[in-house]
Amino acid sequence: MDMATIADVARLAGVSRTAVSFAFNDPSRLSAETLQRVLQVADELGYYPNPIARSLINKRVGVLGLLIPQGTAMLFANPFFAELLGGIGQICDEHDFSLLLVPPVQGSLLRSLARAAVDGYITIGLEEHHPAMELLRRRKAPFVTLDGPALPQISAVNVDDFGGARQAAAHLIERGHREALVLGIRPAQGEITDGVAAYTGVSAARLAGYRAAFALAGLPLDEGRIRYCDSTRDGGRQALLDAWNGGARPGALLAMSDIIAVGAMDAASRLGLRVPDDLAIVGFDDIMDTQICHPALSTVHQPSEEKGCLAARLLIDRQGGGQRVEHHVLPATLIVRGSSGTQEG
Amino acid sequence: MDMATIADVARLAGVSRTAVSFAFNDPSRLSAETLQRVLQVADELGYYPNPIARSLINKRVGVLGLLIPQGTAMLFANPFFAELLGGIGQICDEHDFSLLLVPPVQGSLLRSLARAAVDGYITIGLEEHHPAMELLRRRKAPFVTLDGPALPQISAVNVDDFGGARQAAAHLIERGHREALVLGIRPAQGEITDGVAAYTGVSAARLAGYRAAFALAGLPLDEGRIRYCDSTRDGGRQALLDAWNGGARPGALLAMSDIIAVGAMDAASRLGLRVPDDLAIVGFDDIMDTQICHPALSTVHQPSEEKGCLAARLLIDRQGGGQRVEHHVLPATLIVRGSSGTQEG
DNA sequence: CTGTTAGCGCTTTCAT
DNA sequence: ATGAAAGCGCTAACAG
Repeated sequence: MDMATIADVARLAGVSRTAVSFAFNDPSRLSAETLQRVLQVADELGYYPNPIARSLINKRVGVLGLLIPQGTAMLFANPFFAELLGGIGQICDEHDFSLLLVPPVQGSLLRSLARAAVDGYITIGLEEHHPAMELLRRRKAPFVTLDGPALPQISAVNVDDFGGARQAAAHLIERGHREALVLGIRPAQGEITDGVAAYTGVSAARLAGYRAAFALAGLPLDEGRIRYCDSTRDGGRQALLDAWNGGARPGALLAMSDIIAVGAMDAASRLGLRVPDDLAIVGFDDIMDTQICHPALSTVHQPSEEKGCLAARLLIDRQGGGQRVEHHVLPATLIVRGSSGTQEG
Repeated sequence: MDMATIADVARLAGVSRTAVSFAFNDPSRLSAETLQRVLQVADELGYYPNPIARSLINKRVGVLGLLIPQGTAMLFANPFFAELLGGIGQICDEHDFSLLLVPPVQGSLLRSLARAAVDGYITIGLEEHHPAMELLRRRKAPFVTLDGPALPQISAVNVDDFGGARQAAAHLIERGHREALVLGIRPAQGEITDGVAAYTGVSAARLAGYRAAFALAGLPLDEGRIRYCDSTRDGGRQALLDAWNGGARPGALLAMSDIIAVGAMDAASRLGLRVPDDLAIVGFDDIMDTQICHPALSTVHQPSEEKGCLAARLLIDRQGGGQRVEHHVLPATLIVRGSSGTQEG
């Protein structure tokens, strides 16, 4: 990209670099003829002000960074993220921001952070003690956490994972199930220093919700019934298959994400299990696929797109000097469809 | 983001700016103690080299831009793109590139192009005479077209849209259908100057394929049976509903994308139509949902993820000075499932 | 091993 | 209305 520079245009147009700059940023300060000539030359050369040089001065790049610890592949393998990104993208479009996906570089989010030129970040599912989170705070970079911790000076957008999960489990219990296999979301690996804190955030909150419901009913939910997998279709499929091959014979399944549930439905049909009769399933997220699959998937609805919008808005508003810090916890509500039993209960 | 600068660190560490720079870029050139001291101070200040200033010199930002004329919303509303982006993202991860989504700004892709700091672009579904395409060429910016024209000096990745579509239509004809409603993909609006060229690219190629099959069978495919809509679930649903309300009573449906087909299946069930008996449907893309929905969707498989990988690789290789220009046309193959008739034919 | 110096391409006072 | 000149924060010869 051996682009012409401002100097080239200035020379060929017989004006100073200032004039060229004005032509693009404040045309009114140039005489009609000068403007015309400059633009003419610029056009011939295919010249356009170098955005990098420009940002160096403006201290603004018009880019919103999305910190995705799970990596790009996992991101696009889960439709939930598509909905989330849809919301974020919508606000970006409105405010003329571009979206930069920032996955770990060589397994390290820290490294990515060092290289990305953005005006601010939205972290997605980034845990409180992740090094990247700590760097962000130390740098005093503008950022908003999405599905993450509610930090003192940082806006956060979350959903009532605990409550939603509890409803899901309670629903199964109401339907007469006294046990369930839990298919959990394995957190992004990598830079978790504190092994103990590995299952925190969304994954932990949902598990706690399941636990609470079982506890309330005086039922156990032992560790052996909890399996973690990637939040992808393959992840869910494999997890159920593995559990089955390991001897598990669950009558009900609590999937921490819909895409896991969808994968599990695959596995179920492969195993000859009928949903919901042999295996009742409740997911989480309420992605579009829940209505397409057969039977339709019971799930916990969360306002994914709205979450994205909110987080993006919070971040972009903050640019304008708004120091308002808000911690949102959006509601999650159970939606009963066919996969958890007959509609009649 | 009032970050500390290199000068601050230099001052506090009692060294020159060069030393600080070396500490981050070529530590071996510093004595152990100096390095240690610099890093120490930098850490305290939360200092990190400003990526923008850095790129200004390196002439490299490590960012791959994705030009999306349809806008971000449409992008995430179609799972096909998720698969495509998954492929692109995979290669980006391997080469430590980030992905920047570049949708139109204020309805103009040109404006976006002016602002984005990237090392190169992948255009997605961008038509040959789109102003943005022309600017890219005039600027001699490195880019690769995906689902776009095969330009002389520019690598291109395409799929055999014509052949795939022809197979789809031929299949329907074989099944005994003598007519079909076509649900086409409405191209991104905006800066198409030449009204006549509006339906070119993927949309035109697939239509031509449908036409060819019908022509071969000596059947007509009149304009009145072609409707264009957004390539989203809502788009497909609405399109079939509109056609129906307009008096159309198709026995078969050719959807130019699977997500349109999925939407149409919604509409069909709402209209009390049974698929495939009352309405046979064949889609295009072979997204995951085709296997989830009921009945499973017959479609034309295209290697979406591979397309993404290939395009990204072509672009990134080109960075390294490789001037190899390649025009790829990947195969598209019909996959018959339940939505187009009994498996037995 | 460390510092001096000259830019990268652009914007922006401040003069003229 | 236009231009000269001083940076934005950083890197990389080139000296020492």
